[in-house]
Amino acid sequence: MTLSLSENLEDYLETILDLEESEKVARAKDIAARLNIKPGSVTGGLKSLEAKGLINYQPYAYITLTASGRKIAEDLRNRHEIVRSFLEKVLLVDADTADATACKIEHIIDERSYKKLVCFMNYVEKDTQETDAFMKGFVDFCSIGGNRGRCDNCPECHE
Amino acid sequence: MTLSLSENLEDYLETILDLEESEKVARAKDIAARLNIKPGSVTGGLKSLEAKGLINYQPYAYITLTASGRKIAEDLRNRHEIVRSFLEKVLLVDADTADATACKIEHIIDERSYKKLVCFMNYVEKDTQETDAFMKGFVDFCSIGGNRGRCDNCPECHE
DNA sequence: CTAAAAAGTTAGGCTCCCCTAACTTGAGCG
DNA sequence: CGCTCAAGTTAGGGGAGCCTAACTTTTTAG
Repeated sequence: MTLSLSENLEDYLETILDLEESEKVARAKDIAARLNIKPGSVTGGLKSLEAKGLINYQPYAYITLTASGRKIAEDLRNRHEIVRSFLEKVLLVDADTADATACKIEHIIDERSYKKLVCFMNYVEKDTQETDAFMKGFVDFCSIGGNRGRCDNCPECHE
Repeated sequence: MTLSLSENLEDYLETILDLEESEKVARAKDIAARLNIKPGSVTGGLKSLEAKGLINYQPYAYITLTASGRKIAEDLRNRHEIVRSFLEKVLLVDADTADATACKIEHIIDERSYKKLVCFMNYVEKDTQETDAFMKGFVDFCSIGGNRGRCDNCPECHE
C-alpha cells in the first residue's frame, strides 16, 4: 500500500520540510506564502496529511513531519535536485528556469526514468574525459558560431 | 494573449489530432477511450475547446481541429516526441515507460528547457565520436559489471 | 422504412483545491 | 492580568473534471 499523494499534497510536505529546516518550525502562514495560496486554503491540506499520518497536526499548533512524511519529503527533494541539476548542468538552462521546471517534473517522473536519471547524473558528475568532450561538443553545437545550419530544428537554444 | 490550456484540454487536442490521422475523423467515443475517461465526460471538454476556437464542434457531429488547434496539437506532439526520444535514447529507459512519462512532461516543460532539449537531441542524433564515447561510458557505468561501487547513489538503474 | 443499436448529450453528484470573509485562538505587551 | 492583533480555522462558494444514469440523436440492418 503505497498511498498516492496529489501533487499538491506533495508540495505541502516538501514545503514543510524546508520550513522545518530554515525556520525551525513550520507555520501555516509560511506554507501558504511558499505555495502562493491563501492561509485559509492550507488547513484542508494539513488535515488531509494528518489523516494520512504524514504530519503531526493539531489546530493552532506548529506542524511537524512524521517519520514517513519526512521520508516522502526528502525523496521529493532528491528528485527535485536531480532534475534541477540535469537541466542546469547538462541542458545548460538558467538556474531559475531549471528550478521551476524541476518543481513540476519531480512530481510526475516515473521511478524507472528517475533511477536512470540518477545514474546519468552520477556518471556526468564523475567528469570524465568522455563527458568533457561530449559537453564541449554540445556547447559548440548550440553556440551561435557552432550552429552552422546543422541544427535545423533547433529553436534559439542560445539566446 | 496566449490562452493557457489545462493539461486535460491539451490531451484532448493531441488525441483529436491522432484520431484525425488514424481514423480520418475524431469521434467522442474514441477520444474517451484514448483518454481513459467515460464518453459522458468528453462533451464538456469539447465545448470548452470549441469556445476557445481550437476545434470545430457541433453536437452529434464529427470533431475537427481548427488551424490554431492543430498548431497546438502538433506542438504538443513535437514535445512529446523529443522528450520520449530523450528518455529512450539517452537515459535508456524502456519504450513504454518513456512514452508514458513523455506524455506527462510534454505538458509541463517550460519553453527554454524544451528548446535546449531539442538542441541536445539534435546534437546527440548527429552521432559523433564524442557522443558515442560518452554513451558507451554511460552504458558501462550503469551496467552491473561497470558499476563497481562508483555509483553510490545509483538505485538499480540496470534491472 | 422503421426499429434496434450505437453514439452522443444532459443532469446530478462527487472530489479536489482554491478563494473570501467571518470568527476563534493564542502570544506578547502594557 | 487583560487586551490587542497576528495567526489559524471555519463556512460558504466556485471551477475543473470525472462518474453514472437517463435521455436524445444518428446510424445501421432487416
